[in-house]
Amino acid sequence: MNNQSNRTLTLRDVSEASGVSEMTVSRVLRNRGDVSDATRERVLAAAKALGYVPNKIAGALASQRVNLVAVVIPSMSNMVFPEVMSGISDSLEETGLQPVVGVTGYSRDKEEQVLYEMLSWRPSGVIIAGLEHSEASRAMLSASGIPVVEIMDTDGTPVDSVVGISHRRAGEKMAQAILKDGYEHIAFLGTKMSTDHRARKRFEGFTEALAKAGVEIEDREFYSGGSALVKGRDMTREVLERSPDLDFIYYSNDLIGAGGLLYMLEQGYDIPGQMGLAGFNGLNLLKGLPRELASMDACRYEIGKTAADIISRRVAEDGERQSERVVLEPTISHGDTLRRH
Amino acid sequence: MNNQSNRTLTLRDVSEASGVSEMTVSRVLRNRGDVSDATRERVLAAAKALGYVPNKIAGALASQRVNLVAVVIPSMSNMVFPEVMSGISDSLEETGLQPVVGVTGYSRDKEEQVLYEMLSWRPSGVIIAGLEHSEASRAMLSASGIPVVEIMDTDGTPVDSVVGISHRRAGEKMAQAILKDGYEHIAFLGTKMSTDHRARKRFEGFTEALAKAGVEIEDREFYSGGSALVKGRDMTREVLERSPDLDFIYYSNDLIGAGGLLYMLEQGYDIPGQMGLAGFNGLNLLKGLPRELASMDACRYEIGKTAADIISRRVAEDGERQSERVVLEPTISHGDTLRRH
DNA sequence: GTCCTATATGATTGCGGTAACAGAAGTGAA
DNA sequence: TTCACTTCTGTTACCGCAATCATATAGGAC
Repeated sequence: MNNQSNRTLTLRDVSEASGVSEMTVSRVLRNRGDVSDATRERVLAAAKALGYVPNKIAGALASQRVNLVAVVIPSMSNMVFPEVMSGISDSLEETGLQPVVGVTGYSRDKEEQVLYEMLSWRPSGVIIAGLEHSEASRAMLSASGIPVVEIMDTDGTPVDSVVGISHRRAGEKMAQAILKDGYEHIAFLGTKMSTDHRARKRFEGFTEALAKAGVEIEDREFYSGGSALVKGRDMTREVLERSPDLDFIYYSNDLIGAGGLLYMLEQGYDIPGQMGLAGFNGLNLLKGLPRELASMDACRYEIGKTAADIISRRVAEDGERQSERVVLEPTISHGDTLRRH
Repeated sequence: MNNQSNRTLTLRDVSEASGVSEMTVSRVLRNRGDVSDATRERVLAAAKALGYVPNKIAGALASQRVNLVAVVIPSMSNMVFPEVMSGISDSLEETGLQPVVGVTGYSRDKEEQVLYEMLSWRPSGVIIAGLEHSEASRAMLSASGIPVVEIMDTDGTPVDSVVGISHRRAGEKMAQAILKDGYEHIAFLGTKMSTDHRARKRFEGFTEALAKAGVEIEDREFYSGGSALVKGRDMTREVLERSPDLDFIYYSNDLIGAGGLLYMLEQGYDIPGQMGLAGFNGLNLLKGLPRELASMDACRYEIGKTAADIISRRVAEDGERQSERVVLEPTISHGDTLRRH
């Protein structure tokens, strides 16, 4: 509390204040090794009185242990990663490990930089979104010698472990559900997919499953940037003007789906009779719309939890590289915008 | 790239591979000091070939410099902090500083833990949400000797610098606008405010401004947890059943406001004639609703940007403690749910 | 009393870098 | 030629802590 000088405190200060060696102070503060109750209390009192905060930088260097887990994700603002983060935090809660987040903005170069930066802090593990990375990124990851879990997507070859869903399969599943419900004139609205590999895979799975049933997408539209709700509205209007015979629109995420839903309700469409809709992600946020949008749960929380579990297990074992592969199955929620055959 | 052993690389490895001293390698990799082009290239080639990633832990310990800025916020999933974060990231982009986020879940104890954890990494500065902290937290902050910026809220006494809006004033301003527009039978719906100090301050400012005009809140309701959109619907229904004479509802955030808006539109209310609504936060996300909800912009991006600017300036100056106080003025957006007198 | 063991504490060393200084080689002016 | 100065590279001494080993003290068995 009462440090007048601005030199920051070290173990030595606490040791002098409590009349024991630095080593004993260190032991007390880390709860490691045998220390008598009397000295323990004396040390803790001194540390508290001084307002001492240990220097983890020095500690990490000396012990060669860092309780950090690097989490590399494309964005924090789109609703899906916060939920992954809660899974990670909950899993790590009791392990002494701590997540540290880096954001890439869906750019491979940025990802490489962020990864380099994070690895230079020598974390105990890495959780990173997606399977598509630069060559250099993959090299860094495998050279790092620490457990790596790639998350969200399982369609590809991981560096080490992987936890996620198959987005191709998610697209297929949705296509099959739609067909089974009797929709035939189908459009797809989504993001520009040059960098969003998972959206692309869903799209591919979707179109291929339709193709197998002899159905072809009749219209499509891609957007980037802007408010998703507004985009959903606008794109839906345009597509419906262009292709009035549609009876189903598949949106690449729930937000633009919600925009489309609101627009169609205003226009007096009969949903889901005349027109069906579905999104992707199962956004809790959107519960409470006039109709509940059909969607597909991407198991975000569980992905985060499982990935972090793998990391902490590997850190505890401190053992051989033992890759795991966890493929979760996304489930459709029919909501109110998909007629049941 | 090709390291067969799993021992992690050090400067020494690069130095041996390139035939110069470790010091010269260090200089090359940090772009500091004079190095001839020939050796520079040799070193860079060796570092790249080995896949060397510098150890910032050692570097930070030796140089007593850490390029990290601790950012302590209550939550990442409520839409408001991601925007603050972009302001911070954008500001820090070119400074070499890097934000590291800690989340407190609106708990003082958790905040104290998170802060302790982050300070133990000896960051170059701290950006922390709110002015209400535990005694110990305040002590840690002021003892740390690094620049501290408390953000979001200016109603109180900061440890060091502060950037934000006055939430009391925001509440007052909204009350004045509502009164001016001729609404008189007013309810408030919001979060349980035991830990959300900013919501409480808005509420206080709001009620006091109404009181000054001789108007009293006729109903109120507080919630916690659950989907905000659904809560907004449910609470609005309940309040309207209980107090059918209301002509205005002030929501403590845009999401429950949107829920209420959707409900009232379904019920056929004339908005904003018969009934006005307003929220708080100016959530971009919600652009695209059938009506645009009146709201108040909390200057989130600008707060983040300004706070980070202060930190980086102070770090660069490396000078005396020079506290700043930046009070931004929130602006009402009338939207479509507030009648204009 | 002797020996052994468990408990409690201290001294030394090194983690992987960087600051600060020292030295070698080259360059131009007097 | 000599000196002063720049440019480049190396040497040494830490940074603040924890691993490791050494030491001191106390208690129990015999």
